[in-house]
Amino acid sequence: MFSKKVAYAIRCLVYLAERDEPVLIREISEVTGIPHPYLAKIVNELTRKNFVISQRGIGGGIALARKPELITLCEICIAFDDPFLKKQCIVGMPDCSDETGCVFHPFWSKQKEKITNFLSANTIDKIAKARRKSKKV
Amino acid sequence: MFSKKVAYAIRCLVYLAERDEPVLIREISEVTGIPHPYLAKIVNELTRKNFVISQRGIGGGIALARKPELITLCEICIAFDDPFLKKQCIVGMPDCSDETGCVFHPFWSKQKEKITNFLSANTIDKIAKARRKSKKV
DNA sequence: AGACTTAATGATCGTCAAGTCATCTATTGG
DNA sequence: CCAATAGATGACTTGACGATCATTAAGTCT
Repeated sequence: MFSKKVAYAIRCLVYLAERDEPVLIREISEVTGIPHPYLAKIVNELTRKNFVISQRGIGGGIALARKPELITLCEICIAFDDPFLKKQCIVGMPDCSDETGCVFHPFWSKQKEKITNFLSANTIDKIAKARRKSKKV
Repeated sequence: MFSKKVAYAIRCLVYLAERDEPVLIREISEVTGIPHPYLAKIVNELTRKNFVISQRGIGGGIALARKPELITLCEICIAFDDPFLKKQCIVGMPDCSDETGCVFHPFWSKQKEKITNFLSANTIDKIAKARRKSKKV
């Protein structure tokens, strides 16, 4: 459903929400298993898109730019241009709309709406809290 | 949702269901806009997997190997190993199951089930019939 | 200022799906 | 048998994405 990039971004943000202080990219990479140089790139994108704030030098690291309850999954998908939200018709017939007799269309529209609602309703904070209730990373 | 390959395969099979005689790959390619050499490859796979029967030489072409009402979308997805049906967790946290506190899991399981049911319930025949009711290709 | 730490960035590589090309093989008709 | 037709097949190209490497820039501490 998500591209790896978006999935990594979400996991990274969740980790930041769990620790409420500047965290090293290296640390996140080690704990989550996301390859360090790749994560650094994603973090850089997160910084430019105002999801996190970065601080170089000793005692530096990255931290959430806003409260985790204000970051929805939907936003992240949009920011990273996740292909999922763009899918028109799942079979890609040329002249396909809700009016055309494509069996997929009504079904897919409904599914897509459900998923989009889910993504809009869920925040980084909710995920972090849910995780805190059970296990670690 | 579908890979291009699977989407092409479905469109091809639907076209075959609409015409009940041997059809040239070239014709399908021209009508649907699917690149001919690529379609030929997919058709070849469809032949080996017993979805269509091919006949070389003059008057040849390809035709459905079974009645279109016996070919479900789910089968096609499985035959072509569509990545969709394999997705475990959409975020890919390492130790993630329905028990772990991953908000995605219960939601995704439910969605996946719905989609799988849909794919199992819909056949090539249904799609062809629905299309016949409205427009062409 | 100088050394050290840490993020930012650009160049590069590997992989895989998508798509193309050329060639081979099977079938039919004369 | 020969020629035309049509699918089968394998080698190749391309482009996007995931991932890596090396270098640079920006901070902090002494």
